[in-house]
Amino acid sequence: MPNKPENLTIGTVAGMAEVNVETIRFYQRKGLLPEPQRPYGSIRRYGAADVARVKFVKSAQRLGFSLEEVAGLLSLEDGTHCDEARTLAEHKLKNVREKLADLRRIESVLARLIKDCCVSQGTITCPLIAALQAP
Amino acid sequence: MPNKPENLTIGTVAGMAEVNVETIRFYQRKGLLPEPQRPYGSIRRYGAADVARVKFVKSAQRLGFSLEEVAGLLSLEDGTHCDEARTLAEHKLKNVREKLADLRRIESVLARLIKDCCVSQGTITCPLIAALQAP
DNA sequence: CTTACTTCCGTACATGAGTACGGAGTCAAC
DNA sequence: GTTGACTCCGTACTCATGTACGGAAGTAAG
Ligand SMILES: [Zn+2]
Ligand SMILES: [Zn+2]
Ligand SMILES: [Zn+2]
Ligand SMILES: [Zn+2]
Repeated sequence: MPNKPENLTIGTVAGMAEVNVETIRFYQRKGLLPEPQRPYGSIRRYGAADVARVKFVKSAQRLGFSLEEVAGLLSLEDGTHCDEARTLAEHKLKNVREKLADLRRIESVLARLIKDCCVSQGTITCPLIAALQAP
Repeated sequence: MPNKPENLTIGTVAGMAEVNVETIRFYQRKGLLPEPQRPYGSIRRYGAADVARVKFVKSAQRLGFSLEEVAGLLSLEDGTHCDEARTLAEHKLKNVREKLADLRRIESVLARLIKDCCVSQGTITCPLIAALQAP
């Protein structure tokens, strides 16, 4: 069992990063993950850095970065392009804050809708659509 | 030029909603937009409500709803299925609150990353990148 | 050594959300 | 009443992000 770092098989990496083996291969094809050497034969061996990188891709994805953007982030990895990385993150943050504002509006509308629903039996149309379109 | 509401052609609607004509047709096929009648011949005529609906779809999409979910939201509109509408709305609200929680988490991560980035000039690697790799 | 599990590789399929295309038919303006 | 733009319709293609498949070859346990 090659659980010593730097001797991991693709399956182990996939397990540790909690992704499909095919996803690892897919990321390699996309250039998001380097294809490591095959020290002992014809099977690639990976290290902790590879696991970390896959996890990084997944984290960045959860932050709303597309794979292409993640590739951009990774190309800045050397730390000599701090300002560019920062700019990317700032754009994303702006983005996220806009979505937050919109979602809060939706939340209050939905909550009110539920509260009002069936309370006033007279209403015929749902106010949700109109409320969403309003601002 | 049929710019009087209720006499819009598909191209006008697309222009007003800022989408492709094909997108209108696509939404019709998906049941997100009703196919209106052809009052004067063999060309459909749309109204302001159609423009509004397309815009609504786009807004909801920007909030992270899939087209299928948007269809669900739209089904609340008629108000004639109070129980079902209410159930759906409650489900949506739960959904929205989860999305809100996610987004808030993302927001704070991003904000912290940006704040830490480049603060310590001596560092060789950007803490933004490093921080993303950490968890 | 045999057996069972992995890897490897290329290719195909899946899904969501459109976009593009080609050959009609239709409308309105000149 | 012809021309040029628009519409209609079906089908096919695109792009992102993976997943699945099939067969050959490698590897580890017993
Ligand atoms: Zn640079
Ligand atoms: Zn109700
Ligand atoms: Zn019903
Ligand atoms: Zn930095």
